[in-house]
Amino acid sequence: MVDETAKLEEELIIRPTSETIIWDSYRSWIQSYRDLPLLYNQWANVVRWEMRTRLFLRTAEFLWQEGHTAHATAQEALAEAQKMHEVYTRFAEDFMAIPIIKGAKSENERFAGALETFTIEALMQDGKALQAGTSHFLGQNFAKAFDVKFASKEGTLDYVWATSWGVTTRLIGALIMTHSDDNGLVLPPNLAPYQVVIVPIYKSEEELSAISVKVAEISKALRNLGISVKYDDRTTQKPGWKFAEYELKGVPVRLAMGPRDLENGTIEIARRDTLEKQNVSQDGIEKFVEKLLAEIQNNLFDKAKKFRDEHITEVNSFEEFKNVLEHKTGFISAHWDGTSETEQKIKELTKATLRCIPLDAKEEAGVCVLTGKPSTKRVLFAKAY
RNA sequence: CGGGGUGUAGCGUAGCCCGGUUAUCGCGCCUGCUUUGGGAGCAGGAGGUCGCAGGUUCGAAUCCUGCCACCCCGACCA
Repeated sequence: MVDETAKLEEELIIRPTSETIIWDSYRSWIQSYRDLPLLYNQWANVVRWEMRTRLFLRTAEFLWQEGHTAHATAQEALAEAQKMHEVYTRFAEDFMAIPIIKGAKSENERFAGALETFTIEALMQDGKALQAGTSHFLGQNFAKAFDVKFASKEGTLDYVWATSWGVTTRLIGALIMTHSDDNGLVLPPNLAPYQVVIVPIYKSEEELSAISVKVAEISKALRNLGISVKYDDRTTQKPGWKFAEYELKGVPVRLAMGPRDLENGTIEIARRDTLEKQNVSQDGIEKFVEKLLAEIQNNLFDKAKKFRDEHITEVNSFEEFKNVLEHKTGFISAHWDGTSETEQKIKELTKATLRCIPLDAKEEAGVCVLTGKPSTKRVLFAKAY
């Protein structure tokens, strides 16, 4: 029950959904096809009524990026929505090393007012799915609601075609839940603020000075290759402590240099993803690190993708559906009769939602796992955040 | 919002059922010495409105009442 008399300690002023502001403005900005296309992006904090919050993944307030575009044709708007779908996919996969399933939402799960909602779906290490970003083809719905028309080249008056798209701070949660382990955060090199940390191991001041000279050379060579480096020569913490600390913080590569290395011209190199260590020559260390960073980036993605792929299970009966959902978790690839009623029923019975209709789903004759009605392709179900 | 649980030093906690010396232990912190290639060892030391407000009692961390905060589960969702 809503308590209508309840007051917040601090007043909070909430705006309506961005589309209302954007399209109210677009009405006064758009008269002709010459005014199109329009693209506006904004970063904004939004507030949601959440009964139950979950750190990073579902907070009552979060920061997001939202883009709003207006176009003269349906094809152009659709192409824009698809382009942003791909942009988000590339960011997630190439920078965050999070494997993505590109798909379309069912009518049920679509953004209100959208003709098509494209989604990037990820799978967390606990087997739950996460909607990591969406791009909507809005058709003319908002233009009609806000009466935004334009004069075409041909002299006709028509409603404007639209898209909107966004990603949020939820991506940080996705990053953590995709790669991290019991030792802490694991950051992909392409995003890590520090890609390399260097830790000196020494007994005396003289040793530290000698190591620092060597480290300065190596740091410079690394920076010349565009690699970000931190040299932690604090005397207040010991090497072992620093090792654990930077693992916790997820720094991809750690170099350690001690008296032994000074003598032998070597350096110890450790990678965060596998926790493996080896001793290598200081000669050409910058190239070695550069290669290793790329390898770690790829390895993180491959590892996550392997896990994800192993957790996409094809099922052909509802019994199997429930069994996989409960014991194996992850995505369930199943035939569905295409109706909202069936989707709703499955949700009620299993708490799994239809995550998406994969864009690359192959045509395959089958029958719906729940109703037995005919189906032409498999879709993905999962429990989701 | 419904159900369950927890608030004790910077952090993690014991004690609470069954009220009674100076509130337990670990980590962290400070000092000294020894150490330094995976979160050091020993010795000494500092640190507390027991979530808040009332009440019961000779006496409350402990019992009672109210409030606040946080966590977990549910429904909801980027």
